[in-house]
Amino acid sequence: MPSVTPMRRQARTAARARILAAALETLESAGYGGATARAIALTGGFNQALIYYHFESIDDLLIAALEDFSERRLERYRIALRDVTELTPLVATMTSLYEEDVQSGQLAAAQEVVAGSASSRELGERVVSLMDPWFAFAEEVVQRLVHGTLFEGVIPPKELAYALVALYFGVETLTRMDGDRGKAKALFESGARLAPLADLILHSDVQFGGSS
Amino acid sequence: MPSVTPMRRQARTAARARILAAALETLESAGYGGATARAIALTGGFNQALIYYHFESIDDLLIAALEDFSERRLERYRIALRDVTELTPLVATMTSLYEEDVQSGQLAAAQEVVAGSASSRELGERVVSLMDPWFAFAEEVVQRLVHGTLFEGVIPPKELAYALVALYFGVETLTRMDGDRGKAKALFESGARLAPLADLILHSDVQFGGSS
Amino acid sequence: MPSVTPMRRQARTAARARILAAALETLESAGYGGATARAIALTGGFNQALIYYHFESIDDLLIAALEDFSERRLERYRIALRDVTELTPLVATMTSLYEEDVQSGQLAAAQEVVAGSASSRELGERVVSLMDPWFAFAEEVVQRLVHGTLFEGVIPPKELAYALVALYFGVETLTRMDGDRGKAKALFESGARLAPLADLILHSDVQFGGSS
Amino acid sequence: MPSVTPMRRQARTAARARILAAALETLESAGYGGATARAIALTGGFNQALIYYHFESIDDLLIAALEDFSERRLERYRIALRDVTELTPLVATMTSLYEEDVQSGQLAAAQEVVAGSASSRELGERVVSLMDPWFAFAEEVVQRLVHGTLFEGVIPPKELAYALVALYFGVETLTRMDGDRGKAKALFESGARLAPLADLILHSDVQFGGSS
DNA sequence: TATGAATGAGTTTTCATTCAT
DNA sequence: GATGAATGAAAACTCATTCAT
Repeated sequence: MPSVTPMRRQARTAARARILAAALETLESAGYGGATARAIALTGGFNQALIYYHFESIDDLLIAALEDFSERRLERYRIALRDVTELTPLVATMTSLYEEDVQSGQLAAAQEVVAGSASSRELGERVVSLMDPWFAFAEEVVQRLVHGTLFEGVIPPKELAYALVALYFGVETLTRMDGDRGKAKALFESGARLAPLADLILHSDVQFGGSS
Repeated sequence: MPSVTPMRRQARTAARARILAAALETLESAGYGGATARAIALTGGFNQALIYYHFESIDDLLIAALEDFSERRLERYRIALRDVTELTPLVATMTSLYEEDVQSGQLAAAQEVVAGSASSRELGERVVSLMDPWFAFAEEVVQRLVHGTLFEGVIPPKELAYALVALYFGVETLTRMDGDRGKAKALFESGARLAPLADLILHSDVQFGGSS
Repeated sequence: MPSVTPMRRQARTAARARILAAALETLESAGYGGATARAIALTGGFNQALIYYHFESIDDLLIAALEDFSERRLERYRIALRDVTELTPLVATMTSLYEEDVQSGQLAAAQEVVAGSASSRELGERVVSLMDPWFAFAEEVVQRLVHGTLFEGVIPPKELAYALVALYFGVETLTRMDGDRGKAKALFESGARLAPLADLILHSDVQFGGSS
Repeated sequence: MPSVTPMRRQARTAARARILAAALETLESAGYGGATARAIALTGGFNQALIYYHFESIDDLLIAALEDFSERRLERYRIALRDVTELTPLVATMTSLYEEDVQSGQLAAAQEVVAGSASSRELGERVVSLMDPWFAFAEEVVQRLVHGTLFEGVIPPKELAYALVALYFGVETLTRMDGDRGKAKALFESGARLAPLADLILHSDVQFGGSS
């Protein structure tokens, strides 16, 4: 696009951003099923047709919104967990990251797209491809945690990473369904309580005596 | 029980069962978004209107299908795990139960409804209420596992039960999305490998020496 | 039907009556639009299919209900107004007849069919044919009233009869629509107040003087 | 008024007008029961969905059509009867106004909506609210007629106005049903014949002598 | 860039009616 | 007489998408 001046490009980006924001807001308030072209346009205060000027389809828009969110958050998570090597600070940081997610409402929005991806095989595939960096990131964190401990070599980092992401997903799914974040919070609190003990086990010389 | 109450009798009508089966089959092959009245009727070889003769609405039908599945499976899980008190047999049994679920294809169907419940607040609420017995069941199993061990009183059974159900859900969600059960299987295998070690820790006298 | 014994015939009649009653009740509570086969069957506590055993179609049933009502009421009106020759008792008797109609709720039901006959040309025609005896009856009453008065020969009885029936209809239509019988009652009361004056004019020697 | 408010402008959009016209035409030819989205779209030569772009629902469209008609006609009636103070010209003018109504076919269309309002409580209420200006107008005309006559103070204008509107309605209902305007015309003719006599009575000094 | 108008295909649902028992 | 099950047709309405401007 050689004929597009920087100013124009910027305007285009701004318009896209406006639509993305409207999409996330609509997802949050109306769910995947309610995130229709009409609803998104109403939320954003623009015409339905504008969506198709900037995006190929509604699904395309929703994916783009999810991508946007996923990338922003992954970056944030990466930075926040950069130097974490023990469970206790991990749980503490994860808790506050999760709270950020909850506050913004965008996690709920993203979750709607994930859930809604059930409707379309193509949507599902594109959502999946967004997950890969998260698996990789989780694996990296896991490796940092077990590195140099007795459990290195015992715990399979890939599988644990997968389990952690799945757990996070499951918690979000359940939360979205019953609309109550209480159980998720209780889980984080239990995690915080148990983490020091786990760290102790992780970094200690353990002697297993027979239980009989 | 030769005499069945009228309500139950109606619920067991062959016609109802036929429709439920068609609904599950359609969910499995076409997803929640594709489980329309037309598609279900086509699958089952009956008229769309018949659905409304036996069920209040499509959502009502899908929920009924999910309920049916949930109850059948919970019963099965209860029996299979009745006498399990250690992690190793737990993981082994869970693995084969999960494989049953996968084989039948009905878990995938059920998962579609769960995911689809994103579309409708009411559907979501009804799905949630189906979860409660599973939470209770998981808690009971957890309590059985930690009972009499060093970790009794340390591990909060409610939260762990919640985490386990959430994990199961998350795994299913991810599996549904990428259509690949490989990662889930790898997770089960890792679980099987680690379970004996965990049991050892669980039932041993542990001595924590300082690591420095 | 030679093979139908009297007992059977009676039973058949009783069943028909049950359905007719259910139809009138449903019309009253749900209106023409709500008087579906399902609704009538529910009201009467019988199966939808039974309607088709006794009547050709729903419209047929509704017409039969209207016919039934129309005949019963016409008979009642005939008897009540048999000896009336003056306006004052006419209005008085009409008022109480109208109140009977209102009390029973069946006038409202009948009115629903009349209004609903807009939906079907055939229904409309059959409703119209029910009106003829009422026109004839009204004409007869009008003639009785003007007979021997100064206005005999001046007032066209057919047209006045038509106007009176139309008025009655119009009042019922308006009443059905706004659900308020107050205006209709006020009209009857004004009629009662004016009737003696009208009778006076009707039966007097009138002298018209110039108005200047 | 060169500048029109946005709401009014929308209401006057050519597209809206096209749909309203198609609705009236369909009502006239097919009745309320036949005025389905499909039929109206076919009549107007546009897509069914267009109706929902411009109107909330079919009922909304039909009411709008009725409103439109009611307002136009009331305006016309007001102007035509502006200076009428006697029965004779009133009947004459009413006759030609009625003929206009009949010619255009729109009265029949409007009547269909009125009759059809039996199907829906909400529709009924909205139709009723359209009647109020007509009651007020009729009352005003009645008052003009009796003003300064012997009957001023005797005749209750509100009730008479109500009766006249009801009569008009009833006549229309009956006409719609039997599809024959003959009786209505005969009524108007009788009215025309009797009006001069009524005017004479109205504006004369009357002497009532006993008839015995 | 942006929009109002328009559309085709699809949705859920309801209805009158029929049929086998 | 009566009923449960079943159906074809049609209803209202919604959606993603396109097009002319």
